[in-house]
Amino acid sequence: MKLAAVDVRQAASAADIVYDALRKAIIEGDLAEGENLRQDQIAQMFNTSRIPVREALSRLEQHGLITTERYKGAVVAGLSIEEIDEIFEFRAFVEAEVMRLAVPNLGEDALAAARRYCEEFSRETDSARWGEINRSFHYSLYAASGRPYYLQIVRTSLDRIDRYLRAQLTLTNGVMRADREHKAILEACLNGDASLASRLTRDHVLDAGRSLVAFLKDQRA
Amino acid sequence: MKLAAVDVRQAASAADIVYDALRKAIIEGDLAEGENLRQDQIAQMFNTSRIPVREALSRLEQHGLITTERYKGAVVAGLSIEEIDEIFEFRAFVEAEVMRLAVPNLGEDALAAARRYCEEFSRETDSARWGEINRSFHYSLYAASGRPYYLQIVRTSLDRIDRYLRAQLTLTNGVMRADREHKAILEACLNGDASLASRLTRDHVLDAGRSLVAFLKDQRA
DNA sequence: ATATTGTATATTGGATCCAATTTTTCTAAC
DNA sequence: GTTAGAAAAATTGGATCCAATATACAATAT
Repeated sequence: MKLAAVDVRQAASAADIVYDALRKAIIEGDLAEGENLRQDQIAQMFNTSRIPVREALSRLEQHGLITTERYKGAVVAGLSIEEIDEIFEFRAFVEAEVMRLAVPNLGEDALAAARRYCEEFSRETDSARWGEINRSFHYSLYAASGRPYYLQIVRTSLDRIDRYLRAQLTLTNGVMRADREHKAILEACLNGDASLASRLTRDHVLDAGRSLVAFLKDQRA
Repeated sequence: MKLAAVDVRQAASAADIVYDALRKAIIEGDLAEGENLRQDQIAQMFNTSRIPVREALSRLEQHGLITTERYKGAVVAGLSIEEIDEIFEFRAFVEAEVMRLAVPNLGEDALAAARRYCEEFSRETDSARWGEINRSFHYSLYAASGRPYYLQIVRTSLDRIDRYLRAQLTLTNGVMRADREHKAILEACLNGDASLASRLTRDHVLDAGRSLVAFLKDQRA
């Protein structure tokens, strides 16, 4: 007998689904900072009970995306200017190192993928997609570092500030500069210049952080 | 009217209590790698239901301390040699930076506290306490960096490998070397030499990592 | 004796229910 | 009309109950 193998992988649990959806909504800024998240309301939205919702909220809290208070519920966590600044500094520090480690291992495929994302970023006019493409571009290069733990840390750090970054990219024409910097990073990778790629990555993140902080200071004043 | 301020902080929820207890037990190695954690059994130990236990397990999983599988339960996560190696490399990288940032801000109090922990580490004969004192020593210095996010990351990284480190300290006389290195780091801090303190911290962590990896390779072979 | 099938048990994820407490709304007095 | 207090509604954390499925073991066929 011969049968086509079918992937019967376990369907994700309700808690996983809720977690992923809420994480995405927060990261992309669809849930505004300070917004109240009621367990019951979310449970109804996902056609489930409060139990998996609570589990999802608990996970989000561990990652600093929400804060909860008993009898009051969960709110999307807001970050102070100082916190945002620190996270950018940290990202620049770690991502530069990841880039440095990645360059020697970059193969044809990774470089081709990075080039595609870079061009896609240039062409894209829908601001909602910039954040996603930006992530893809950088991760396609970072992956070659062979450092899954570093990347996991980078991911959770980026999760915390991505929604601010997206807003800033959209509102201040930061894409122009980001686009230029992407091209320079890609060029350094193609030339196999690890230390240049690392330095450019560091500056790329710090630049974004600086303009975002300036933007937020203005906005919040 | 004048009242003594009383800390009426919300009593920790059952889930918090279970989480803290399990985290501590895993970090300190009281729960062995691969050990099965049954929700029911834990719930009985804490005189509670499975609901808060599940929440605690979910949080632990987010931090990589356990893995869970449906219908099978949770097991204390084991790390491969490669993963342990990577986490040490990452810690060395980040902690060196934190140290560098901390030195210029170190005040009398912090230095005095660090000196006390350093001496306490030297004197302590109960191996179960080394891990705790070691953490206190380093954190008393790191705190001056004024980088709470970096420190949070350091903490979760250390959580992942602390139990291996404790075992290795105990079994291979690694305390002797650690003690020497602590004194050197403290000395550099007292002299305000940030780059030396940073380099020594990096080497301190890398050293520990190297002997641990060697120890584990031997043990697992 | 061994492999296969069926059944009982163990265990998890989720639904529903309950207790505690906060927030809101209503009522009444001024 | 405003404000203080009481009742009602809302909301969370936890307990108990139910459904789904994996594992262990007994029964059966070869």
